[in-house]
Amino acid sequence: MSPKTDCSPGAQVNSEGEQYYGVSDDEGSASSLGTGSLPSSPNPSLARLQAGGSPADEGPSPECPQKKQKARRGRTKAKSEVVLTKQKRNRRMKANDRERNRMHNLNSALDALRSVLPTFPDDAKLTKIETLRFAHNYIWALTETLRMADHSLLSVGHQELAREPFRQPPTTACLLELTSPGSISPCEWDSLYSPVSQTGSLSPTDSLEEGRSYQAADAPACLRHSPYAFPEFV
DNA sequence: TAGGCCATCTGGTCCT
DNA sequence: AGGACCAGATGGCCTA
Repeated sequence: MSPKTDCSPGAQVNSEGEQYYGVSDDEGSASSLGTGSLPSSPNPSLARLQAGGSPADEGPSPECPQKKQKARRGRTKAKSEVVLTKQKRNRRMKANDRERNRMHNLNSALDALRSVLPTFPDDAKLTKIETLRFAHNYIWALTETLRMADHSLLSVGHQELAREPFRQPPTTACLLELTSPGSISPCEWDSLYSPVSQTGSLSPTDSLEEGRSYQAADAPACLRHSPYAFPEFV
């Protein structure tokens, strides 16, 4: 989506190509590889491929017959360099593909996370950072709610029930109900959404150090025994 | 138009 | 050696 110009890092690839082109013809190849006039491709990698062209296709310039001997020697040297550069470019393209897939997977996971977070219908899609912060605060709120529920059960005298750990993980619907806006003050609920809620009253802050201060011992039993529990709760 | 968000490329580093 | 992960750079798109 973002066609690179020749000032971008992508130009380095081209310049690498220019180097081994230069074995037989330094200046001519340099001018023949300009990327400015190339049509932009919707796929940057494709655009770069087009811009880089195929070095082996062009071959040495025959414009100077007096340098045939030199050129031949250069060609043999250039051939190995062509192979090396081709391998290099191939590795780079594969790495780019892997990186693209990796980021797509990351985005998919982020979408999955968004899908389990409660949002109001008219809410715009949470940004990545908002999603992470909201999830962090939301989890904290759920945990706190369950802890309070546990505590209230104990205090009411249902020790029998409270001693029994949940056999089933808490369903999302259950947790949503427990933490519905009705059960949390509007101010606190808002802070769940707020990207700047690390300083809010509900969240223990976004700082990892302070976040980790909420240890397994503080977690409600249902989370400690849930397969969905955090690693630190297991 | 500036700023935020995002996708992609790239080179470096670490791990297997 | 090759893959995973990461951070920086870059450019496009969108919105206030």
